[in-house]
Amino acid sequence: MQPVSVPRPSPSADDMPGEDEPFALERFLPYRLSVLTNTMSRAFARMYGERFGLSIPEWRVMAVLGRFAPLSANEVAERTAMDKVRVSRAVARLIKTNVVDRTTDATDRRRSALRLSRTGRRMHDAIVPMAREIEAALLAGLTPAERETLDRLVTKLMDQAVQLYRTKAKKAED
Amino acid sequence: MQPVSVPRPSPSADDMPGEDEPFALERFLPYRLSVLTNTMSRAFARMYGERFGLSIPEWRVMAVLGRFAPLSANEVAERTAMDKVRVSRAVARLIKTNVVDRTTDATDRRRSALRLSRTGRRMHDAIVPMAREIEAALLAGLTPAERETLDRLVTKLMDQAVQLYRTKAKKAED
DNA sequence: TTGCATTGGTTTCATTTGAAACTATTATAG
DNA sequence: CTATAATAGTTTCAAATGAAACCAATGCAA
Repeated sequence: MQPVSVPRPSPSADDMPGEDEPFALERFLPYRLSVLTNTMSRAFARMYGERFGLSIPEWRVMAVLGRFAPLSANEVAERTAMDKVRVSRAVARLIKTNVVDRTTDATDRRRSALRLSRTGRRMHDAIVPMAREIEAALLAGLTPAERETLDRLVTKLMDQAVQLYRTKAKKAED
Repeated sequence: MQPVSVPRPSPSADDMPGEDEPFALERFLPYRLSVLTNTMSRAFARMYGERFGLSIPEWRVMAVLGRFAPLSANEVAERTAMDKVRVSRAVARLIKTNVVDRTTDATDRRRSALRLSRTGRRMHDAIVPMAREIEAALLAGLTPAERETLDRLVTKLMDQAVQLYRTKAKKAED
Protein backbone atom coordinates (compact mmCIF):
# COMPACT_ATOMS: atom_id res chain seq x y z
CA MET A 1 0.00 0.00 0.00
CA GLN A 2 1.03 3.58 -0.59
CA PRO A 3 2.25 5.74 2.30
CA VAL A 4 -0.67 7.58 3.75
CA SER A 5 0.06 11.22 3.16
CA VAL A 6 -2.95 12.98 1.93
CA PRO A 7 -2.75 16.11 -0.18
CA ARG A 8 -4.10 18.96 1.85
CA PRO A 9 -6.82 21.27 0.65
CA SER A 10 -5.56 24.77 0.12
CA PRO A 11 -6.00 26.83 3.27
CA SER A 12 -8.38 29.27 1.60
CA ALA A 13 -11.64 27.47 2.28
CA ASP A 14 -13.80 29.51 -0.04
CA ASP A 15 -17.46 28.77 0.20
CA MET A 16 -18.72 27.74 -3.18
CA PRO A 17 -16.74 25.87 -5.81
CA GLY A 18 -16.33 28.93 -8.03
CA GLU A 19 -17.94 28.48 -11.39
CA ASP A 20 -14.97 29.07 -13.62
CA GLU A 21 -12.07 28.48 -11.30
CA PRO A 22 -10.00 25.46 -12.24
CA PHE A 23 -11.39 22.28 -10.84
CA ALA A 24 -9.62 21.45 -7.57
CA LEU A 25 -9.90 17.76 -6.82
CA GLU A 26 -8.46 18.18 -3.36
CA ARG A 27 -11.37 20.46 -2.40
CA PHE A 28 -14.03 18.24 -3.92
CA LEU A 29 -16.18 16.81 -1.16
CA PRO A 30 -16.82 13.38 -2.66
CA TYR A 31 -13.11 12.94 -3.17
CA ARG A 32 -12.29 14.08 0.33
CA LEU A 33 -14.83 11.79 1.89
CA SER A 34 -13.55 8.92 -0.17
CA VAL A 35 -10.00 9.50 0.98
CA LEU A 36 -11.07 9.89 4.57
CA THR A 37 -13.14 6.74 4.49
CA ASN A 38 -10.47 4.67 2.85
CA THR A 39 -7.83 5.72 5.34
CA MET A 40 -10.20 4.97 8.17
CA SER A 41 -11.24 1.65 6.75
CA ARG A 42 -7.67 0.55 6.36
CA ALA A 43 -6.99 1.33 9.98
CA PHE A 44 -9.97 -0.74 11.01
CA ALA A 45 -9.22 -3.52 8.58
CA ARG A 46 -5.78 -3.76 10.06
CA MET A 47 -7.09 -3.94 13.58
CA TYR A 48 -9.82 -6.47 12.89
CA GLY A 49 -7.52 -8.42 10.66
CA GLU A 50 -4.40 -8.61 12.74
CA ARG A 51 -5.96 -9.04 16.10
CA PHE A 52 -8.91 -11.22 15.17
CA GLY A 53 -8.49 -12.47 11.63
CA LEU A 54 -11.64 -10.72 10.48
CA SER A 55 -12.50 -8.67 7.45
CA ILE A 56 -14.71 -5.62 7.76
CA PRO A 57 -17.73 -7.41 6.29
CA GLU A 58 -17.23 -10.21 8.78
CA TRP A 59 -17.02 -7.79 11.65
CA ARG A 60 -20.18 -6.06 10.52
CA VAL A 61 -22.05 -9.33 10.52
CA MET A 62 -20.81 -10.07 14.01
CA ALA A 63 -21.80 -6.62 15.17
CA VAL A 64 -25.41 -6.92 14.13
CA LEU A 65 -25.71 -10.49 15.31
CA GLY A 66 -24.27 -9.44 18.62
CA ARG A 67 -27.19 -7.14 19.06
CA PHE A 68 -30.13 -8.59 17.19
CA ALA A 69 -29.68 -12.34 16.76
CA PRO A 70 -31.21 -14.44 15.46
CA LEU A 71 -31.29 -12.82 12.06
CA SER A 72 -31.70 -14.17 8.56
CA ALA A 73 -29.04 -13.40 5.99
CA ASN A 74 -31.34 -10.86 4.43
CA GLU A 75 -31.87 -9.09 7.69
CA VAL A 76 -28.13 -9.00 8.20
CA ALA A 77 -27.79 -7.49 4.74
CA GLU A 78 -30.27 -4.74 5.57
CA ARG A 79 -28.68 -3.89 8.88
CA THR A 80 -25.15 -3.82 7.54
CA ALA A 81 -25.92 -2.07 4.24
CA MET A 82 -24.12 -4.87 2.43
CA ASP A 83 -25.44 -6.81 -0.52
CA LYS A 84 -26.47 -10.40 -0.10
CA VAL A 85 -23.43 -11.79 -1.85
CA ARG A 86 -21.09 -10.19 0.61
CA VAL A 87 -23.20 -11.31 3.50
CA SER A 88 -23.31 -14.83 2.17
CA ARG A 89 -19.56 -15.00 1.93
CA ALA A 90 -18.88 -13.35 5.24
CA VAL A 91 -21.31 -15.68 6.97
CA ALA A 92 -19.81 -18.70 5.27
CA ARG A 93 -16.41 -17.86 6.64
CA LEU A 94 -17.71 -17.06 10.10
CA ILE A 95 -19.43 -20.41 10.21
CA LYS A 96 -16.32 -22.20 9.08
CA THR A 97 -14.36 -20.55 11.87
CA ASN A 98 -17.07 -21.32 14.44
CA VAL A 99 -17.86 -17.72 15.15
CA VAL A 100 -21.44 -17.93 13.95
CA ASP A 101 -24.00 -20.71 14.22
CA ARG A 102 -26.59 -21.27 11.54
CA THR A 103 -29.86 -23.10 11.87
CA THR A 104 -32.78 -23.00 9.49
CA ASP A 105 -35.87 -21.05 10.32
CA ALA A 106 -38.50 -23.48 11.54
CA THR A 107 -41.39 -21.84 9.71
CA ASP A 108 -39.59 -21.04 6.43
CA ARG A 109 -36.91 -23.41 5.40
CA ARG A 110 -35.42 -20.94 2.93
CA ARG A 111 -34.38 -18.61 5.69
CA SER A 112 -31.45 -19.16 7.94
CA ALA A 113 -31.28 -18.21 11.57
CA LEU A 114 -27.88 -16.79 12.39
CA ARG A 115 -26.42 -16.06 15.78
CA LEU A 116 -23.06 -15.72 17.44
CA SER A 117 -21.57 -18.86 18.89
CA ARG A 118 -20.12 -18.76 22.37
CA THR A 119 -16.74 -18.09 20.81
CA GLY A 120 -18.26 -15.46 18.58
CA ARG A 121 -19.78 -13.70 21.54
CA ARG A 122 -16.46 -13.59 23.31
CA MET A 123 -14.74 -12.17 20.25
CA HIS A 124 -17.51 -9.65 19.81
CA ASP A 125 -17.23 -8.48 23.38
CA ALA A 126 -13.49 -8.16 23.00
CA ILE A 127 -13.69 -6.20 19.79
CA VAL A 128 -16.35 -3.69 20.78
CA PRO A 129 -14.19 -1.73 23.22
CA MET A 130 -11.36 -1.54 20.72
CA ALA A 131 -13.68 -0.30 18.02
CA ARG A 132 -15.04 2.31 20.38
CA GLU A 133 -11.52 3.31 21.27
CA ILE A 134 -10.59 3.88 17.66
CA GLU A 135 -13.76 5.85 17.05
CA ALA A 136 -12.96 7.95 20.09
CA ALA A 137 -9.45 8.59 18.80
CA LEU A 138 -10.90 9.65 15.49
CA LEU A 139 -13.23 12.09 17.18
CA ALA A 140 -10.64 13.23 19.68
CA GLY A 141 -10.22 16.66 18.12
CA LEU A 142 -13.90 17.51 18.11
CA THR A 143 -15.92 19.12 20.85
CA PRO A 144 -19.17 17.45 21.86
CA ALA A 145 -21.06 20.13 19.97
CA GLU A 146 -19.00 19.48 16.87
CA ARG A 147 -19.68 15.77 17.15
CA GLU A 148 -23.35 16.36 17.28
CA THR A 149 -23.14 18.63 14.28
CA LEU A 150 -21.08 16.11 12.38
CA ASP A 151 -23.64 13.47 13.13
CA ARG A 152 -26.41 15.65 11.84
CA LEU A 153 -24.57 16.66 8.70
CA VAL A 154 -23.58 13.11 7.86
CA THR A 155 -27.22 12.09 8.18
CA LYS A 156 -28.22 14.83 5.78
CA LEU A 157 -25.54 13.84 3.33
CA MET A 158 -26.59 10.21 3.48
CA ASP A 159 -30.13 11.18 2.61
CA GLN A 160 -29.00 13.29 -0.30
CA ALA A 161 -26.64 10.60 -1.51
CA VAL A 162 -29.41 8.03 -1.61
CA GLN A 163 -31.60 10.49 -3.49
CA LEU A 164 -28.82 11.11 -5.90
CA TYR A 165 -28.13 7.49 -6.42
CA ARG A 166 -31.77 6.87 -7.16
CA THR A 167 -32.23 9.70 -9.62
CA LYS A 168 -29.04 8.83 -11.45
CA ALA A 169 -30.27 5.24 -11.58
CA LYS A 170 -33.61 6.39 -12.91
CA LYS A 171 -32.11 8.48 -15.66
CA ALA A 172 -30.02 5.52 -16.65
CA GLU A 173 -33.04 3.28 -17.00
CA ASP A 174 -35.09 5.66 -19.13
CA MET B 1 -26.23 -4.31 -6.57
CA GLN B 2 -28.46 -4.16 -3.55
CA PRO B 3 -31.22 -1.56 -3.31
CA VAL B 4 -29.85 1.51 -1.63
CA SER B 5 -31.87 1.79 1.54
CA VAL B 6 -29.70 2.57 4.43
CA PRO B 7 -30.62 1.65 7.97
CA ARG B 8 -31.28 4.83 9.88
CA PRO B 9 -29.62 5.65 13.14
CA SER B 10 -32.05 5.60 15.99
CA PRO B 11 -33.52 9.07 16.51
CA SER B 12 -32.02 9.39 19.98
CA ALA B 13 -28.67 10.86 19.03
CA ASP B 14 -27.00 10.43 22.39
CA ASP B 15 -23.64 12.03 22.68
CA MET B 16 -21.10 9.42 23.65
CA PRO B 17 -21.23 5.78 22.64
CA GLY B 18 -22.20 4.66 26.13
CA GLU B 19 -19.70 2.34 27.69
CA ASP B 20 -21.89 -0.64 28.34
CA GLU B 21 -24.77 -0.08 26.00
CA PRO B 22 -25.02 -2.67 23.25
CA PHE B 23 -22.86 -1.83 20.31
CA ALA B 24 -24.95 -0.06 17.68
CA LEU B 25 -23.35 -0.43 14.28
CA GLU B 26 -25.73 2.04 12.71
CA ARG B 27 -24.48 4.76 15.03
CA PHE B 28 -20.81 3.95 14.54
CA LEU B 29 -19.13 6.80 12.71
CA PRO B 30 -16.70 4.75 10.62
CA TYR B 31 -19.56 2.59 9.45
CA ARG B 32 -21.73 5.56 8.64
CA LEU B 33 -19.00 7.29 6.70
CA SER B 34 -18.29 4.11 4.81
CA VAL B 35 -21.93 3.74 3.81
CA LEU B 36 -22.17 7.38 2.84
CA THR B 37 -19.03 7.26 0.78
CA ASN B 38 -19.97 4.07 -1.00
CA THR B 39 -23.37 5.37 -1.95
CA MET B 40 -21.83 8.57 -3.20
CA SER B 41 -19.11 6.81 -5.10
CA ARG B 42 -21.58 4.60 -6.86
CA ALA B 43 -23.53 7.62 -8.00
CA PHE B 44 -20.37 9.16 -9.38
CA ALA B 45 -19.13 5.94 -10.88
CA ARG B 46 -22.41 5.64 -12.69
CA MET B 47 -22.20 9.15 -14.05
CA TYR B 48 -18.57 8.98 -15.13
CA GLY B 49 -19.08 5.50 -16.45
CA GLU B 50 -22.27 5.88 -18.42
CA ARG B 51 -21.66 9.29 -19.83
CA PHE B 52 -17.94 9.09 -20.42
CA GLY B 53 -16.79 5.50 -20.05
CA LEU B 54 -14.51 6.39 -17.18
CA SER B 55 -13.81 4.80 -13.83
CA ILE B 56 -13.29 6.93 -10.76
CA PRO B 57 -9.51 6.43 -10.78
CA GLU B 58 -9.44 7.48 -14.41
CA TRP B 59 -11.45 10.57 -13.68
CA ARG B 60 -9.16 11.47 -10.82
CA VAL B 61 -6.16 11.27 -13.07
CA MET B 62 -7.88 13.49 -15.60
CA ALA B 63 -8.82 15.96 -12.91
CA VAL B 64 -5.28 16.52 -11.68
CA LEU B 65 -3.83 16.57 -15.17
CA GLY B 66 -6.45 19.10 -16.15
CA ARG B 67 -5.01 21.41 -13.56
CA PHE B 68 -1.35 20.62 -13.15
CA ALA B 69 -0.01 18.94 -16.27
CA PRO B 70 2.57 17.83 -17.04
CA LEU B 71 2.88 15.44 -14.13
CA SER B 72 4.75 12.23 -13.62
CA ALA B 73 2.85 9.13 -12.56
CA ASN B 74 4.17 9.55 -9.06
CA GLU B 75 2.98 13.10 -8.86
CA VAL B 76 -0.40 11.98 -10.06
CA ALA B 77 -0.42 9.35 -7.34
CA GLU B 78 0.32 11.95 -4.68
CA ARG B 79 -2.31 14.36 -5.87
CA THR B 80 -5.02 11.74 -6.21
CA ALA B 81 -4.20 9.79 -3.04
CA MET B 82 -4.03 6.63 -5.12
CA ASP B 83 -1.24 4.07 -5.09
CA LYS B 84 1.05 3.77 -8.05
CA VAL B 85 -0.49 0.55 -9.29
CA ARG B 86 -3.86 2.14 -9.67
CA VAL B 87 -2.37 5.16 -11.32
CA SER B 88 -0.42 3.00 -13.70
CA ARG B 89 -3.51 1.16 -14.79
CA ALA B 90 -5.71 4.20 -15.03
CA VAL B 91 -3.09 5.99 -17.11
CA ALA B 92 -2.64 2.99 -19.35
CA ARG B 93 -6.31 2.98 -20.19
CA LEU B 94 -6.48 6.71 -20.68
CA ILE B 95 -3.59 6.51 -23.11
CA LYS B 96 -5.20 3.68 -25.00
CA THR B 97 -8.36 5.75 -25.38
CA ASN B 98 -6.41 8.83 -26.40
CA VAL B 99 -7.44 10.88 -23.43
CA VAL B 100 -3.95 11.31 -22.09
CA ASP B 101 -0.63 11.79 -23.85
CA ARG B 102 2.57 10.42 -22.41
CA THR B 103 6.09 11.51 -23.20
CA THR B 104 9.19 10.74 -21.23
CA ASP B 105 10.81 13.33 -19.07
CA ALA B 106 13.78 14.73 -20.94
CA THR B 107 16.08 14.87 -17.93
CA ASP B 108 15.09 11.57 -16.31
CA ARG B 109 14.04 8.80 -18.59
CA ARG B 110 12.40 6.85 -15.81
CA ARG B 111 9.76 9.50 -15.35
CA SER B 112 6.86 10.04 -17.64
CA ALA B 113 5.31 13.36 -18.50
CA LEU B 114 1.55 13.06 -18.61
CA ARG B 115 -0.95 15.57 -19.91
CA LEU B 116 -4.45 15.65 -21.30
CA SER B 117 -4.80 15.31 -25.03
CA ARG B 118 -7.05 17.69 -26.90
CA THR B 119 -9.83 15.14 -26.59
CA GLY B 120 -9.03 14.68 -22.94
CA ARG B 121 -9.28 18.38 -22.32
CA ARG B 122 -12.66 18.52 -23.96
CA MET B 123 -13.91 15.62 -21.87
CA HIS B 124 -12.48 17.18 -18.76
CA ASP B 125 -14.21 20.46 -19.42
CA ALA B 126 -17.47 18.65 -20.04
CA ILE B 127 -17.25 16.58 -16.88
CA VAL B 128 -16.31 19.31 -14.44
CA PRO B 129 -19.68 21.09 -14.48
CA MET B 130 -21.50 17.81 -14.01
CA ALA B 131 -19.30 16.85 -11.10
CA ARG B 132 -19.92 20.24 -9.54
CA GLU B 133 -23.61 19.81 -10.07
CA ILE B 134 -23.66 16.50 -8.24
CA GLU B 135 -21.62 17.92 -5.42
CA ALA B 136 -24.04 20.80 -5.19
CA ALA B 137 -26.98 18.40 -5.06
CA LEU B 138 -25.28 16.52 -2.29
CA LEU B 139 -24.79 19.71 -0.31
CA ALA B 140 -28.20 21.08 -1.17
CA GLY B 141 -29.62 20.61 2.30
CA LEU B 142 -26.80 22.42 4.06
CA THR B 143 -26.54 26.11 4.80
CA PRO B 144 -23.30 27.86 3.84
CA ALA B 145 -22.31 27.86 7.49
CA GLU B 146 -22.92 24.16 7.73
CA ARG B 147 -20.85 23.55 4.65
CA GLU B 148 -17.97 25.41 6.13
CA THR B 149 -18.27 23.45 9.33
CA LEU B 150 -18.43 20.21 7.45
CA ASP B 151 -15.32 21.14 5.59
CA ARG B 152 -13.50 21.88 8.78
CA LEU B 153 -14.65 18.73 10.52
CA VAL B 154 -13.74 16.52 7.60
CA THR B 155 -10.27 18.03 7.62
CA LYS B 156 -9.90 17.25 11.30
CA LEU B 157 -11.09 13.71 10.79
CA MET B 158 -8.68 13.20 7.94
CA ASP B 159 -5.82 14.28 10.15
CA GLN B 160 -6.87 11.95 12.91
CA ALA B 161 -7.42 9.08 10.50
CA VAL B 162 -3.91 9.41 9.14
CA GLN B 163 -2.54 9.50 12.67
CA LEU B 164 -4.53 6.43 13.51
CA TYR B 165 -3.43 4.60 10.46
CA ARG B 166 0.16 5.34 11.28
CA THR B 167 0.03 4.30 14.91
CA LYS B 168 -1.79 1.09 14.08
CA ALA B 169 0.85 0.41 11.48
CA LYS B 170 3.58 1.06 14.01
CA LYS B 171 2.15 -1.28 16.57
CA ALA B 172 1.94 -3.95 13.95
CA GLU B 173 5.61 -3.61 13.06
CA ASP B 174 6.89 -3.75 16.61
C1' DT C 1 -54.00 -29.17 -6.77
C1' DT C 2 -50.77 -27.36 -10.42
C1' DG C 3 -48.33 -24.03 -12.52
C1' DC C 4 -45.83 -19.44 -12.14
C1' DA C 5 -43.94 -15.77 -9.79
C1' DT C 6 -41.36 -14.45 -5.68
C1' DT C 7 -38.10 -14.81 -2.10
C1' DG C 8 -33.80 -16.53 0.42
C1' DG C 9 -29.48 -17.66 -0.41
C1' DT C 10 -25.30 -19.56 -3.04
C1' DT C 11 -22.30 -20.05 -7.00
C1' DT C 12 -20.14 -18.58 -11.24
C1' DC C 13 -17.67 -15.50 -13.95
C1' DA C 14 -15.54 -11.34 -15.15
C1' DT C 15 -13.50 -7.22 -13.18
C1' DT C 16 -10.99 -4.65 -9.71
C1' DT C 17 -7.75 -4.41 -6.35
C1' DG C 18 -3.13 -4.36 -3.92
C1' DA C 19 1.20 -6.50 -2.40
C1' DA C 20 5.19 -8.20 -4.03
C1' DA C 21 8.23 -9.13 -7.73
C1' DC C 22 10.19 -7.27 -11.60
C1' DT C 23 12.49 -4.01 -15.35
C1' DA C 24 14.72 0.09 -16.43
C1' DT C 25 17.02 4.15 -15.22
C1' DT C 26 19.43 7.24 -12.15
C1' DA C 27 22.06 8.27 -7.80
C1' DT C 28 25.74 7.25 -4.73
C1' DA C 29 29.44 4.90 -2.14
C1' DG C 30 33.89 2.95 -2.44
C1' DC D 1 34.66 4.08 -13.01
C1' DT D 2 32.19 0.01 -10.98
C1' DA D 3 28.73 -1.98 -7.86
C1' DT D 4 25.09 -1.18 -4.94
C1' DA D 5 21.17 1.28 -3.64
C1' DA D 6 17.25 3.87 -4.66
C1' DT D 7 13.52 5.49 -7.69
C1' DA D 8 9.83 5.31 -11.56
C1' DG D 9 6.74 2.53 -13.29
C1' DT D 10 4.76 -2.09 -14.92
C1' DT D 11 3.42 -6.84 -14.41
C1' DT D 12 2.07 -10.91 -11.89
C1' DC D 13 -0.62 -13.37 -8.74
C1' DA D 14 -3.98 -14.00 -5.34
C1' DA D 15 -7.92 -12.14 -3.00
C1' DA D 16 -12.14 -9.26 -2.93
C1' DT D 17 -16.00 -7.69 -5.35
C1' DG D 18 -20.60 -7.54 -7.75
C1' DA D 19 -23.87 -8.75 -11.45
C1' DA D 20 -26.18 -12.36 -13.21
C1' DA D 21 -27.32 -17.07 -13.23
C1' DC D 22 -28.69 -20.41 -10.43
C1' DC D 23 -31.10 -23.72 -6.86
C1' DA D 24 -34.45 -24.42 -3.33
C1' DA D 25 -38.55 -23.32 -0.84
C1' DT D 26 -42.70 -20.64 -0.47
C1' DG D 27 -46.74 -17.81 -2.04
C1' DC D 28 -50.44 -17.27 -5.00
C1' DA D 29 -53.63 -17.38 -8.97
C1' DA D 30 -56.44 -20.18 -11.85
